[in-house]
Order: sequence, then C-alpha cells, then structure tokens
Amino acid sequence: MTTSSLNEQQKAAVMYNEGPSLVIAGAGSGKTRVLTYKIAYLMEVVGLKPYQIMALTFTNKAAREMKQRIATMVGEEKARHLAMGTFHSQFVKILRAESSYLDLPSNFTVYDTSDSKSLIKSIVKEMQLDDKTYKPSAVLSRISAAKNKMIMPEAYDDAAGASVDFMRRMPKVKAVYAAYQNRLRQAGAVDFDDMLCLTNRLFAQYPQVLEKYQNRFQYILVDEYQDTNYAQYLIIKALAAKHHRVCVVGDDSQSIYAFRGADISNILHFQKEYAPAKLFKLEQNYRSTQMLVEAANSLIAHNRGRIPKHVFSENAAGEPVQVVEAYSDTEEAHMVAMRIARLTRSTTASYGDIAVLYRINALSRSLEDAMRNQGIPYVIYGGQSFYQRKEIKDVLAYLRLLVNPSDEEAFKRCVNYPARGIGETTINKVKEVSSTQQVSLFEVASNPLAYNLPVNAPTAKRLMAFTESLQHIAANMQQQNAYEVAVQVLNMSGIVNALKASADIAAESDLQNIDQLLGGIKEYVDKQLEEEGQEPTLAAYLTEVALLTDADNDSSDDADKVTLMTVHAAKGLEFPHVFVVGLEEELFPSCKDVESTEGIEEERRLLYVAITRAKEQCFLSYAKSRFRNGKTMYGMPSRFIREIDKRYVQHHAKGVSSFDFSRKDDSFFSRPTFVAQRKMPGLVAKPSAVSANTQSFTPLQHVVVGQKVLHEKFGIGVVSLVEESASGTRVKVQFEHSGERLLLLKFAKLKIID
DNA sequence: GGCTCTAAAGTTTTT
DNA sequence: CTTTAGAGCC
Repeated sequence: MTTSSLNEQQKAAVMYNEGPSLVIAGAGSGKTRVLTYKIAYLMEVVGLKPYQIMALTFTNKAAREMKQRIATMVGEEKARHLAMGTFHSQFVKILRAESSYLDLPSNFTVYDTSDSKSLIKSIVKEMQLDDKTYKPSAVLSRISAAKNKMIMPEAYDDAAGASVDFMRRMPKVKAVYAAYQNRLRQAGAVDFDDMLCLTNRLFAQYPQVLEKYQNRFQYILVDEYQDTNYAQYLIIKALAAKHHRVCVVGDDSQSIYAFRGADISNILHFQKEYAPAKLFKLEQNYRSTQMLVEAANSLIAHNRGRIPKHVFSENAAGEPVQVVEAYSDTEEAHMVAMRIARLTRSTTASYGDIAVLYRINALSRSLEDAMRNQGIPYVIYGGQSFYQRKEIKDVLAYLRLLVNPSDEEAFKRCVNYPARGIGETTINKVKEVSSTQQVSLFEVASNPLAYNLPVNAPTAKRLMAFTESLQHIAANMQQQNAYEVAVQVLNMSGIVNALKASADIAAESDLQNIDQLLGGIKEYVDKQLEEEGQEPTLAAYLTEVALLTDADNDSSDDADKVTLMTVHAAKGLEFPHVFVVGLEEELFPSCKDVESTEGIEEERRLLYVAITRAKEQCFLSYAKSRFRNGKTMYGMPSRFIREIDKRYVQHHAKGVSSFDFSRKDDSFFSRPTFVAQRKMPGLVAKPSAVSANTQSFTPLQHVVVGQKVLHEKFGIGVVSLVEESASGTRVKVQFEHSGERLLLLKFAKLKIID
C-alpha cells in the first residue's frame, strides 16, 4: 500500500504504532482518510489480522463507509473480518457471547428509548408518584446520565451531587432507577446504556474475560473520540490496558453531544491518561475556502479549554460569511429560497450542493413552505424514524415476544393490538400476579387458571388464545428463518386483517410500511446467508434493527435536492453552499444553554460545526420576529455573529435589496407541485402528515365516478365516489376482489385502465 | 374495553 | 401553531 497521497502529519499519524496516540483532526482535515489508511496499514505493513483490530464509531453509517473504503484498499475479505462498528453493535456481541456471566439470558431483548420510557411510566404509576413531576423522559434522562457515568442505583445518591437541586423535586429517582433495573432484568432486556455499563461490569468482574478480549483486540481505534462518555472511556481503557495500542481520533471543537453524556474531558485529558501518548494534529483543512476557515476559527477562539491548534486552508480565498437580517421567519425562509433559486440559476451549483441548517427541527416548517413556493426540491433529514412508527413497532413487538417471552414491553404492546378484548384492568391483574409470583407476564397470561388470575372465564379464554397463537408459531420457529417467521406472525397476530378491515385511510400506508419491513427482513436474511453463510435468526435480526436508525438507510432518492436538517444531523457532512438560519439569542444559542459557560461553549461549537460544513459559501441569517409556539417572539441577533472576526463577515442590512426580495419574483418561480421526500426508507407518509408531496410516483390528477382503475395491491376496481376532503381528494373504489375502499388520491398508486 | 374530544406543552439525539 | 396524552363517553 502507498501513503504517498497523505500529507506529512497524516502520514505520521498513520505510521506511528508504538503506543497510544491522539489524532486531533480539525474540520475537513481528512480524519476518515487517516483512519482508513491506518487500519489498512496495520494489516498490510504491521501484519495484524483483521479480527485483531477493533475500530469503533458512533454511527453504523460511519462504520459502513469506512469499511467500504478499506475494502477497496485491502480487499473485501479482509475488511469484512474487522471488528468495526458502533460501540453498541460491537459490545452487544460480546454481551451475548458472555451472557452467562451477567445474569442475562443470551436471547436478551434490546429496549429502545420508547420501551424504556414506557417501562418508567409503569413504574412511576405503580409507585404512585406524581406523573407530572416524574415525566418518563425526565426520569429516563436522569437514569441515562447516571448510567453514562457508571453510577449504579445503589451508588446514585453519593455521586449524583451535581443534580441535588434537580433531585429536590424528584427525590425518588433513585428508587425508580432501582425498580427500572429490576424490571429490565426480569424482562431479560437491556437498554442502550446497559450495553456499555454491562460491558464494563463484565470486564471489571471477570478479569479472565477481559484478558481474552485484550488478547484478541491487538489494536483499538476510536472515531469521534470527543463524543465518548465515561462508560465508553472506561471500556477503551480496560481493553487497551494490556497492550496500550490505542489510537483515538477526534476534534474537541466539534463536541456537540454533551447533553447525551459525551464528556469532552476524555479527549482533553487523553494524553495524561495514556501517558506517554503521542499527539498528532491534522490542521490543514481541505474542504473550505480560507475565508470560511478563518471565520470559523475566529468564532471558536472564544471558547476556553481547547486543545491548541491552528486550522488553515490552502484553498481559494473565497468570500466572507454572508450575514443577512430578515424581518420575520417567513421572510427569512423566503430569502433563503430565493437565494437558492438564484444560485442554481446563475452558477453551476445544483440543489444537491446546498444545505439549510437550523438549531431546532421546528424551524423546518417555514423553510419547507418557502421551498415549495419557489418550486425547489428538498429533502428533510430527521423526523420520526421508520422503526419508531407504530405499525412497525407493533410487528417487531411480536417478533421480540417470540424470541424472548419475558419481554414486558413487547407483551404489553402485542396484547393491546390488535384489539382482542383484553384491557388495562386485565393487564394490571396479570402484572400483579407476575410481580408477586416472580414470573413473566406471558407466563401468567398463558396459565390464568393455574395462577388464580382473578378474571372471568371469557377473559381467561382470550388470554390463552393470544398466548397459544404465539406458542404455536414459536413451536416451529427453529426450522424457519426470520422472514418466514415474520410472515407467519403477520397472519396469525391479526395485524394484517385488522388493517385490511380498517376504514381508516391511514391503514393503507400502514400496510405498505409493514410490507416494506417484510422486504427489509427478507433482504437481511438473504444478505446473511450470502455473506456470512449463516442461517439468520430472528434474535440476530432484532438486535440489528434495535441498533439501527433511519440515518443508516442510504436513500436513493435524495438525488438533486436541497438538504434541510439540524446542525447536529449535519455533523460529518459537507456542502458547497450552506445556509444557517435562526441565528438569534435564545434560539442559537438555545435559551436552555445561555445560563452556563459550558452551555454557551457547546452552542458555539455547534455553530462552528455548521460553518465548517461549507466548502465555498456560508450564509447566516436571523429574523427580528419569529412565530414560535403560537406566539410572535422578538429576538436579538445571536451573539455568535458578533464574535466572528469582522474581516470574514459581510453584512447585508436588509434582505429586501440584497436578495431581490419581491412578490413578483415569487409568483414567477412558483410551480404547482414539486416532489419532496422525507429521508426515510421507502416510507409511506400517513395522510395526516402535512407534507402533501411525500411520494415519488405521480399521483392521478383527475378521476371520475365509474372510472376503472388498477391498484398495486387491491387489484382492479371501479370508482364509486370522488370527494374533496381536508387532506386532499378522496375516492371510494369498489375492488373486484378486495371490496370497497376509501383512498386518498395522492397516496394511492392508482392507474387508469381503459 | 375502545374511541373521541379537550388540554397542556413544546432543544439538539450518533445508539 | 402543532402534537400528544389523558379524561370522558358510548
């Protein structure tokens, strides 16, 4: 392999392998390049085997992309065997393998955030605490913060000193935390934080297990080290303690996840912790113009306690950061849209070269409207994930329950849907017995008589019918792959029937999403068989999806569209033209963060990340008035605008003159409809969703009663009614084989048959 | 036990 | 303005 395409610092970082090293990688300095080259170098030159190298990232996407790049250097085969992935995906594997040490079944379930919240809600209720004070999200974030710091329930008081004032209003968090852990254990479940906590416990309590992995992973690399929390820090420390071959890469200036437990001191103190650690600084920015790099530098210079570095660019000088003032949020959005229209018209820039970034998702609305008005195609990243959707969670709950019948949250979800005459009262009784007898909900429900469940005969019968249908599937599950089981579940559970029978027009999109999920399972099964040659189990599939987010789904359809997203979501990406909107006090910086220096510094890093996404041009805008939470708010320009050195900023006093803001132009550019898509995997939007144009097919414009039509799923039918509703044109169709259905014209993939 | 209406609340979110 | 969660009704 050759390192000739690397600069001196990059090369040095790649080739140094004598001991711990810290690579401080400024924005756009070729961080991923160094990591990929280093991993290839370790295999090709140092002679390590792929499985001896552990490379940890924060997203599946980052891991996947890096793996691909390494594959092109050293070949598919070698790249495949690297222990490369997210912290969670790598350590969940170890936990499954070593579950016997941890009082955990090997088929343990992974609870996602909503499962955790739901469990906390139950606990708060059972403990008769005020659910206004003990809001599930608030309690979970307290528990999560404790877990990130490796504070177990027993030790919660002592170490949680910093949260005493918060605790005054919620003194029982410790008790809820203890109960929560108990219930997780009973359900055979772990939450996201547990994956790291339990790994630490495993390594701390069983030195022989730790040693096994220390011996296996001869070299450990960590990406985005500035975002690690204490639990992650401890794991790395333990694994590297024997051989000290560890390389962490990151940028303290881009640490923006403190609210999730990321501890910037991990990277700030790395050299001390791993002394004598070698430090490499990648300071040449290959992404942005000099002007933008200097502007960003002058902003971040206001932060204290940074690792000293001077990021520079040898690219073109470029233009200053453009600062624009708008009267209102609407005008701001309009100006951005106008500017985008102009950019694509008068320069070589295409829509895909442009991103609009904001501090909070709520700002996307006005931008969406403006984009639509200008006929600009756009994609919004973020929003609800595919796997968070109710219909998908419902299906997955059945699969989870099959794999792990103790799974409490899955049980509650399944028994509740589709409706089968088992309600809250019955469930409470089941819970009561389950708790006193120390057995699972499923166990009680399947033997209501044996456990003297105080319910009437029909209810007992319904409970048994429910559990028996699942047991039936479970019985021949061993001979089937994940896909086959899923198909069976859909038929047996009654989900598909319930949706097909539903008069709700949303049911159709639910069905399509479920179809999509099935397709995903099939894809997974095929991929596993082909790549790993192993029969994919349902348990393996469920673990994978539990650790998946929609950001991991490479979408094929965001081809040439303007990207709208939060600054957080933009981290790691780059665009020739970047607009950052809503630069007002109380918004960016956020009002929640203006109190403390740390808060402000994090917000400042956030803007630093935003500006450094831009390659050529960066626009910052603020609005004097903004419609927020139903009220018009008047804000001041963000302090951060003043903090950027004047030499790198160009102010535009009013948007009107400098941006050709005029109504005439507005109508000139507007086009009837444009295709915009949410960044979700082939997701079908619910009709209730506002984005009326969330689709990639061309919907029928006009349909008349008596028209013969063809539907993808329902087959041939005749239109019997056409009406206008709030959500669009609605048609009633009498299908030959699927009966009568109400469809929304813009969602139904209808074709006219002559 | 399941659906509809009204009230309260409203950052960022790699897993 | 929106969305979501609980109380009330059938």
